[in-house]
Amino acid sequence: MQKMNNKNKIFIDKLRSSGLRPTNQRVEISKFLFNRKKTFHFTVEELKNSMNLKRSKKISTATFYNTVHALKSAGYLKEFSLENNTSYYDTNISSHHHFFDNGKVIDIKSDKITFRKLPEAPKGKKIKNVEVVIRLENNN
Amino acid sequence: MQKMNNKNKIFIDKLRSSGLRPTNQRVEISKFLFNRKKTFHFTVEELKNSMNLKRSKKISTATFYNTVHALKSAGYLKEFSLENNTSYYDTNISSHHHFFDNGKVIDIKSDKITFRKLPEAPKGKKIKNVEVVIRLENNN
DNA sequence: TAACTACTTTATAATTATTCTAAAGTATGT
DNA sequence: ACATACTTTAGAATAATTATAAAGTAGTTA
Ligand SMILES: [Mn+2]
Ligand SMILES: [Mn+2]
Ligand SMILES: [Zn+2]
Ligand SMILES: [Zn+2]
Repeated sequence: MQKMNNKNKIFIDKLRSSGLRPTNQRVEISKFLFNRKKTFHFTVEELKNSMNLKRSKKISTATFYNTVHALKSAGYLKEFSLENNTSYYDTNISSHHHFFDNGKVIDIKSDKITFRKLPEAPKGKKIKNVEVVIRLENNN
Repeated sequence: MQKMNNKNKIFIDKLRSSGLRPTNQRVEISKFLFNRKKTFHFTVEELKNSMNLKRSKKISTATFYNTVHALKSAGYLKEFSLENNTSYYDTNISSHHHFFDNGKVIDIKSDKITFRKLPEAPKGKKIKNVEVVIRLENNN
């Protein structure tokens, strides 16, 4: 059982309520991901490198993958793709939209985009969600 | 120089006008990709397997990758991503939208979706395109 | 047509992102 | 403290893609 300061309690509860034991590694990763003001969009490699840079005792690659997958399964992360062959993850789990600006990803709140016309789902199907990507380029 | 029947001429011209020599492999791949009524969405592995199944003399993996990249650079293919780590290509190069239905991809013509409200591009940037993904699930 | 040269194809090796394996370590219940 | 199931880890394995370099071909020129 680890040191239980109030700073960590919220993450420990979050993990516990998803059936994940609050190990040191998971708590550290959760703090890093969720203890911030703005949405965080990242790849597992980016997460690993930025966390391990500051640590004497490194967390293993497998644990980063395991934990990110567990948090995604528990509904705390969403996965998405850019046009390279790497998975990205999003700490904003609500349905929302994005600007893509040369590899940089910026959230657009759901209510900033509304539709005048949308197609019907094919028969037998229904719409799960609608997400928009606005690709940007530099002026001039 | 290869057999120049009229069936192939259009693809030979297409390749030539992009500075690509119309080799047998490139012409075959172009015919397979573009000589069809409906949009084709595919991965390089899928393309390779379905073409080579029917051929006695196989085209190499590297040539499939080289040719798909060349066609993309020439503007004849668009690349996109689903939520796995594989690149998909689209023979519909116009800006358009998609239904994603459990790995199946269906085109939505651009004019089937219109917007009531759209955010402005951040300063210094402008909008290159806006593309919508409608995720489907089964009824009930 | 023969020769020349640049471009292309190919088998194979290398790389990258990710997943798997199995042994050692840890959290939780008793 | 003990038992047990869950977790972490290093390292091997896999999948998609890219790089390498030798052999083949297309377009050009003599
Ligand atoms: Mn991958
Ligand atoms: Mn890949
Ligand atoms: Zn986001
Ligand atoms: Zn399409």
